[in-house]
Amino acid sequence: MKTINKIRTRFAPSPTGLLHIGNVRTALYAYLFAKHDKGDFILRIEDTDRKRSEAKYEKDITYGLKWLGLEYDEIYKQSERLEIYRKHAKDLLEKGAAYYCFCTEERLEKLRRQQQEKKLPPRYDEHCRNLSKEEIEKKLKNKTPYVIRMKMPRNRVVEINDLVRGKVEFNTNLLDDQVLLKSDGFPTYHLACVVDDHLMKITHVVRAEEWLSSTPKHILLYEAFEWTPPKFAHIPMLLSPDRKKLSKRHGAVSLSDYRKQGYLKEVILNFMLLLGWNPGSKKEIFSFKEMIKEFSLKRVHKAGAVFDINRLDWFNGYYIRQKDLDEFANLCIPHLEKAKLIHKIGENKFEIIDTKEKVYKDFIKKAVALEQKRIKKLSEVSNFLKFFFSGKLNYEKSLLFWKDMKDKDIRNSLEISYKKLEEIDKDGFSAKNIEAILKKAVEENNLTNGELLWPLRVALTSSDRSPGPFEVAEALGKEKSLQRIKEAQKKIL
RNA sequence: GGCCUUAUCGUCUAGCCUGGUCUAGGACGCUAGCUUCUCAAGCUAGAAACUCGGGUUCAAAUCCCGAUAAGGCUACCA
Repeated sequence: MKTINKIRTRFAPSPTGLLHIGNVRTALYAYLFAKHDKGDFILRIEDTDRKRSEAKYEKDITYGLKWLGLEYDEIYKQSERLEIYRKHAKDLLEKGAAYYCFCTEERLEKLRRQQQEKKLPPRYDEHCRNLSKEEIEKKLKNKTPYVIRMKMPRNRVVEINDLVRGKVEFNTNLLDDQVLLKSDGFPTYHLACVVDDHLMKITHVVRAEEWLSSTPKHILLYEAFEWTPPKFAHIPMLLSPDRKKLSKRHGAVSLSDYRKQGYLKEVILNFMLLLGWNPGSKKEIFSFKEMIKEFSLKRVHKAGAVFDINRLDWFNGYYIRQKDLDEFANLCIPHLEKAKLIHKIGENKFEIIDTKEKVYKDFIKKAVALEQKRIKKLSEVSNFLKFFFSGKLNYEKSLLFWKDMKDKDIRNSLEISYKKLEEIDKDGFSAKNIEAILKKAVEENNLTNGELLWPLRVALTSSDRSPGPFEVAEALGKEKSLQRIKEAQKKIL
């Protein structure tokens, strides 16, 4: 019986910026594909660009993956493996599949310019491809800086059988003699990637479509090393609304941006999952387990997908509404703290910054419960709940007026609300009770709901858009509610 | 410019492989209505797409060819 190798995929970002949301999807697909078959998912930090790589970005990547729950089984860092790449570059030299190139960057740039002027495709002119042994030795002895280039085979067609795109062919005559080892001794992406994927026993390379054109070079490299290449799956690009590669000028592109705005990790995962893949059913909400179970490369799309923030927002609102209150409160608290509405002073104990009042988590829970079905992003709670954590409310008197009510109507309305709320004892001060009593008061006083409830709601929240007055009153508590009605009454005197 | 890829409602997509059941389905968004003290949420309804042109076939969103458009790559960046 044939033994099937354990599936091993990798995510190979370069730490040259914050973890990009497009890369998150690539990581997700690679992860899901591996875990679907109980395989391994490997993180490889591709920090071979010395100028642009930074440690803080590496941290952002590992933190981001951890936050999402995309745990990796192994982690590697290319800058710690330089000797391996150098050795393999030398191997290629010996096999005659690569050569030393002593061309200066100035020469290459000039060459490129000339080619562009003549409208020729810019590529290396193979100036050093056939240097004599003596010449090479002389230059090496003189310590002339060099790179190692791949000696691209000619007059051949390389065929790729991509798992999402099918058969793709490339003519090797169009391929540049790619630099494999840079003059600073660092490998280029092409070398490092091929060597590592082989050494790390990667079975499936899942990466973005932008790499499709480089794949023939990689296949040829495997061939030169006499290695079996892995399978490739090039997943479609993530696009901005203008259908260009998703970039910063279109808003947030890093995972940390979205995290800070209060998008849930489940939402990022679920939303990304559906950007280029579908289950073949009408199912749209996926738990992490379900994703792993149902994901397959077969159902990945070929066309690029526009990142639609509207849809993301809907998912986020939906998931927020599904959360139980305790968890929702825990998610909101950091945002309330960040907005300087509350301040943590102990386990489950907080201080309302504006009023210096000490409150417990239950109080915060009542507050955020008011907004749970109203917000799309966690960061919105702070704005929506400002009224709740404020000492004195600031709003125009005119806001209190419902339809064509007069001053005396408002006075009357607020007076009724005040009296009725005052009659309820503290223990019975629940939204349900309040509603029953106030609705009764509406009837008794021959009012409409709006006439009683609108002024009350504004008095409690200072806003023309807010949760309902019964819930707000309960959450605020009897004392505060009465106090706010009193404040409103003063405005009408 | 060259090479590669892609092409269904505004967006994500189902259907395409294995032509007929597609007067093209779902979701987001949008519009209207219900509910209603506001804003949401919820419910109901609606508008909204097979890029174009040829061919094959009794029959094409589905197969073939071409055009067009879009995207990617074309670095000692990944």
